[in-house]
Amino acid sequence: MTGQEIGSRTATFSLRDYDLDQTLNSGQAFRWRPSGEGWEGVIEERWVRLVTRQDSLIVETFAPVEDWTWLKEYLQLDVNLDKVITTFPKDEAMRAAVAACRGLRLLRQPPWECLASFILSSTKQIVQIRQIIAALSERFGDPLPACCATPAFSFPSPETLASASEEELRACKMGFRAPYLHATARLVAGGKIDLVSLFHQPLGDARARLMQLPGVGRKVADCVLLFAFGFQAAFPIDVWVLKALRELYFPQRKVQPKQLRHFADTYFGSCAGYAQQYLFHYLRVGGAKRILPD
DNA sequence: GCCCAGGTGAAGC
DNA sequence: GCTTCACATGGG
Repeated sequence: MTGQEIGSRTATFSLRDYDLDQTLNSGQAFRWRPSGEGWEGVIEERWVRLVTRQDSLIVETFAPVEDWTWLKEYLQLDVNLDKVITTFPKDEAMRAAVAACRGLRLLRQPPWECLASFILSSTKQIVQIRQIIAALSERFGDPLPACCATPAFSFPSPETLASASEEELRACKMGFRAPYLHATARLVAGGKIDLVSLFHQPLGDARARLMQLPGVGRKVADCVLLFAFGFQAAFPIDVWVLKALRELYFPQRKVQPKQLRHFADTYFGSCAGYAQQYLFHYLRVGGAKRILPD
């Protein structure tokens, strides 16, 4: 090899109907942090800086890149948001959520990082999930060359976490989630589960397989299916979405979680997971100042 | 101090 | 089948 550089350290993509701030700050990915007018983060083994200007996205990396497919895949740049939103139910709640969060997108994250992240997410606030994952990456990830003052790290591999001790994991402040992450890392590293094979399975089969892993229940499985594997029908129901469904669709009525589960699975259409993300973000950031009339 | 946080698993009816 | 509870840790 001559070492001749092919490609470029920066690239520009046209953006339409894409709100990067909301997308990177909507509780689906936990490693992005604000950097000047944009964001810094890590995709696979690359440090990345993203800045939006009008209708374009400017991407900066450390090493020259020839093929940007990995970036377009992660950010889902080719998704037509109009087509997605057209599939949503035509009700007041969805209209209000779309009006408030227009441009919010779903990412397509690396499966292991997504799985490990959501195992760590249970009964934690998003800000704390970020802290745990940052600590885990600094302690167990590989340092990555980056164009920034603060060092960047890859997300630690299942092999690395499998060979760590549970106590070392607990040092990252993950508490009772440590044995779950440790056990699941060992299963993945040992080949007991092949995450990549889930891409080719029906939703129900893939979900059942994920739920066999320690620390993975219905909610975590649905998050991974939606945010990593692209199953658009997966509809994670957490405390926020439960609250959103109750307030927006069944006000002043006693509705059991099982009924809401059925409602979620039958009402929201082919991009139900996308609709779920709009409801989640709408309720979480909208707080008291929601658009929906009461 | 108290309550809650993008839940799960195990034990008790 | 359900309902209830423990599980670490930190923020409001």
